Amino acid sequence: MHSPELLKGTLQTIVLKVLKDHGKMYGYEITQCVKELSDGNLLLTEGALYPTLHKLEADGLLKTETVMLGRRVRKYYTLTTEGKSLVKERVNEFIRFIQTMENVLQVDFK
Amino acid sequence: MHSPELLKGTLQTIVLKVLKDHGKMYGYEITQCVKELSDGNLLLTEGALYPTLHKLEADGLLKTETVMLGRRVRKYYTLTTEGKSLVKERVNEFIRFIQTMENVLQVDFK
DNA sequence: TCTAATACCTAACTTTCTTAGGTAATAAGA
DNA sequence: TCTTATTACCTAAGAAAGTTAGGTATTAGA
Repeated sequence: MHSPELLKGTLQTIVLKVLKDHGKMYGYEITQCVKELSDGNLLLTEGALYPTLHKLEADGLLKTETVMLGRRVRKYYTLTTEGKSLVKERVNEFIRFIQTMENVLQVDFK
Repeated sequence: MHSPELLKGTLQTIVLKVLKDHGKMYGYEITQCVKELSDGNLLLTEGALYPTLHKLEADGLLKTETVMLGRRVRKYYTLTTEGKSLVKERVNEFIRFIQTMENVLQVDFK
C-alpha cells in the first residue's frame, strides 16, 4: 500500500482516465477497478471518491445517469465532451511531472 | 510549470533527496537547486519550504548549523543518520507509486 | 439470522499546500 | 545616491484535498 499523501492531486486524474478507458461506470465500480489495476495498492476511500465525483460533475466534466436495480440505486458516470479533452491534458501533465521528478530525484523510472 | 497539486506529498521527499545528493545546504539554496534540476518547472515556495524544513528537523531527520556571513544569517541543513535511511525509503516509495500509476493510468513512462 | 458485500452519502478533522505578508542585508543599475 | 532586485530568513490565514468515522439501505451467502 502507498502513502495516501502521494495520492493527493492525482485522484481526479485517476477517475477521469479510468472513466475514459472503461466508459460508463458507477462509484463503487471505480474503486474496484482501481484496486484491480493497482494490484491492491491503491484503495480509493469513499470519503475521497464521492466528493470528487460530485465536483467533477459540478465542473461539467462528468454527467450522470441514475438507474434502479430493483430497489437499489446505481449512479453511472460518463465523461462529457469537455471531460474527454481534459483527460488527455491531465495525463500529459502527470507524465511531465514524473519526468521532472526523475530529474530532481535523480532516479530512473522504468 | 506544473500544477502545484501534484507536488503535495512529494516536497519532503524532494528536500531529503536533494540534501542527500548535495550535502550541506541552506533553504534558499535548495529552492535554486530544485529550480535548476527541474529546468524551472518546480518552483518551491518559501511558505512551503521553511515549514517543511522545520518539521523535518523536529522529526530528527535533519540537523542545522547557523552561520554568520558578515551580518547575514545562513542556516545550513544536513541529514541525520535517521534522515539518511529515510531518504531511500521515501524515494523507493515514490518509485513504487509511479509504477502503480503506470498501471492505473495505462501509460508508459520512459 | 447474521455477516459481508454492494452502493450511496456526509461531516469533522488533518495535512499540506498557496498567498500574502514581514524583516533585513547586499548587489547592481539609473 | 537612490531604488530595485536578489539573497535569506520567517509566519499566519486560508484553501484544497485527503482521512476517519460515521449514516442509510439492499442483496447474497454461510
